[in-house]
Amino acid sequence: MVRTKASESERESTVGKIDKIFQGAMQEFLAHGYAGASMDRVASQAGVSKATVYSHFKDKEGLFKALIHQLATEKFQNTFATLPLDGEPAVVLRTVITKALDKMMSDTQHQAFLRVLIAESGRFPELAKAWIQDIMTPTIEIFGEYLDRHPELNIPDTEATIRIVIGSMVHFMMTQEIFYGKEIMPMESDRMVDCLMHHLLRGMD
Amino acid sequence: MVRTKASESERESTVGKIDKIFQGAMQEFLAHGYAGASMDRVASQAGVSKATVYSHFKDKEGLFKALIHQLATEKFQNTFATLPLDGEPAVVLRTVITKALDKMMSDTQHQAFLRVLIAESGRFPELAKAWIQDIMTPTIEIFGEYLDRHPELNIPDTEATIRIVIGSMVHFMMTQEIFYGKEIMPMESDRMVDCLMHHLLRGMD
DNA sequence: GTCTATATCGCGATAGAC
DNA sequence: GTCTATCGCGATATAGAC
Repeated sequence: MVRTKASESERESTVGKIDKIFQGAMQEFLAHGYAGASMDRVASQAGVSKATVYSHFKDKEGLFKALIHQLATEKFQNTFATLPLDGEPAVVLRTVITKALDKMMSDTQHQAFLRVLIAESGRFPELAKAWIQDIMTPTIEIFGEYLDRHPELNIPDTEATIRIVIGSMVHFMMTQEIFYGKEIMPMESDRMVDCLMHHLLRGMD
Repeated sequence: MVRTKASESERESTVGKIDKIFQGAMQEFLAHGYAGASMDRVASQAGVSKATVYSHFKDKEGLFKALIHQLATEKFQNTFATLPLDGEPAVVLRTVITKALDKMMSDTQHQAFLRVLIAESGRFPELAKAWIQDIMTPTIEIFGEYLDRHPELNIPDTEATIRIVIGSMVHFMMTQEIFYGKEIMPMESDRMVDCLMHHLLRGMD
């Protein structure tokens, strides 16, 4: 008989501990960055000893890379890609953009993840490249195929257009949330959405 | 007689040393972030002893805040604001956007500065807010006044439009340079500029 | 497989000579 | 004002018992 859940009893299975280590590592690395994170605190927050952490991961670098890889593939890839993409562009595009932006603006873990990814892109170029390769490229592709399927929009350069849409949204999230711009130069998300729609539907007159 | 330049002789003036400390701190903090930076290396790269560093700055935090403040106000504020803003929109806007984007894409120090500012925005919220207050807000203001002076552009929401332009450029720089996207999904800057111009001139038909 | 205890090192910050 | 030498702490990583 195989134990199915970690919370089943006092004793923990091995995979349960690994999961707890990931949870502790997430809290620690997303809060303090790579250099600022402490392996003591990772172990403490995971509820295991430090030696146990090092028995499952080679060193701090190994744990960090494994964590970022897991978060990128399992948690934070679904900002655009999982949204429904069929129907009339004027309504579908607005729905997709609104939902994606709302999610970005409210998901503080996603924000912390991006912050750490940017911060450590110099020390860990592979992680940055993996984000481009596995997250950004497919998102642009899926979005681009939709736009190409709707030539009535008369978009001259679909890829540049998508980059403008995504870039505007990411930068808006950064200024308002990460840089605390909402306290200094507040602005409703709807205005960004309206302005982006205005751009996307430009050729339909 | 007052010594005018630091390189004048072997002995250094006090202000010369402070300047060297700032140079060392810039190299160190922009390369390793706040937590990853070492005060020993700051002193070493500045060519002074660690005690000298601490005689001019209270502690690591004080040096970091002073550095970021100096860089923000003296070095990296002039991406948009110093460009000439008068003349026919179709040519002026293209010139300004092209020059600003080229500068962002080639200035690796500016990129490192933004990376550190994002990374430490959680630990040092005042620095992030100062960036918004002293750099972003005036930029939007100046750009916005120009757009408002040209109602023939028929822009429905000038501030949202400016945020889209700036956000697209910053995000393009981040993906291509900081995330190494130029190696994986290369794209000419001109295509972004063309697409943004297409958006800005939308209402002039 | 997991723990406690420890080795070793580099860090931020300072004391005291000059 | 600047230096050398050092203190005390917390960091990563491991040894060895169970």
